[in-house]
Amino acid sequence: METTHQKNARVFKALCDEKRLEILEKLRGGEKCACVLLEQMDIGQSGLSYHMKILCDSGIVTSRQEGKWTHYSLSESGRDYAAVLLKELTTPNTETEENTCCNR
Amino acid sequence: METTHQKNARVFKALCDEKRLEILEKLRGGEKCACVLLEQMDIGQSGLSYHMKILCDSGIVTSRQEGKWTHYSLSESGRDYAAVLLKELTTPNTETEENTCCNR
DNA sequence: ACCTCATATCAATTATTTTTGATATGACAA
DNA sequence: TTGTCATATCAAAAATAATTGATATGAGGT
Repeated sequence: METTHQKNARVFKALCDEKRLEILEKLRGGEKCACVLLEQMDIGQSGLSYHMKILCDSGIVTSRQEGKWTHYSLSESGRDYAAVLLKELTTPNTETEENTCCNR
Repeated sequence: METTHQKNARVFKALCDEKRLEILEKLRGGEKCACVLLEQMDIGQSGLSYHMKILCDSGIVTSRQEGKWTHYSLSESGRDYAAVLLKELTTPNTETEENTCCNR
């Protein structure tokens, strides 16, 4: 079974690798075919495929098939989801604070 | 030399590990001493220290020393920075789109 | 049906991260 | 200053992730 934390971690896993940030940078310029990313980057075909899978699994990128080509683009809903999640994970909640330190 | 991508990846590295998300969850309830986290979690002392370092390096968590105790809490500025960065990294820019696919 | 091309998957290797136990550091108390 | 306690750092082991080359899949074209 997958925990909530594992599921949430997957979203941000997309963003904590240099190569994937490089891919995202390119996708900011608009939808790109895998073949274009491949020729623009210093990466092999299977490596690209590996990273694209992680990016898609995070929800931040979506893919669109067109014959034998796969086109990737930034997902608006994925971005929004990640933003909401980030806020949720890092903003104090309203729960009463206690057990601040073991010595008091 | 550190690249921008490496620097940015570090921010999100905080969020892509289950244990660190568990820590953040506890910090949402307010500032916590390392000793409290230690007794509340299934983790060893050196392991906690390791994860706290990564969380602090990301900027999302800050620490405050009080005698021999270290208190950790969510950083508002760290959170804001991460939110801005997330948006920046995942939002299309206005650059003219081209080279969509190698076959056209 | 067969060939070709784009991409995915697989298996092996390599690299990086996480965990763990041991030791170091630095603050306080006696 | 000596002892104790909280935390950090280190080094080795274990676990996970990324890279690479080979093969599989599946869409067209012929």
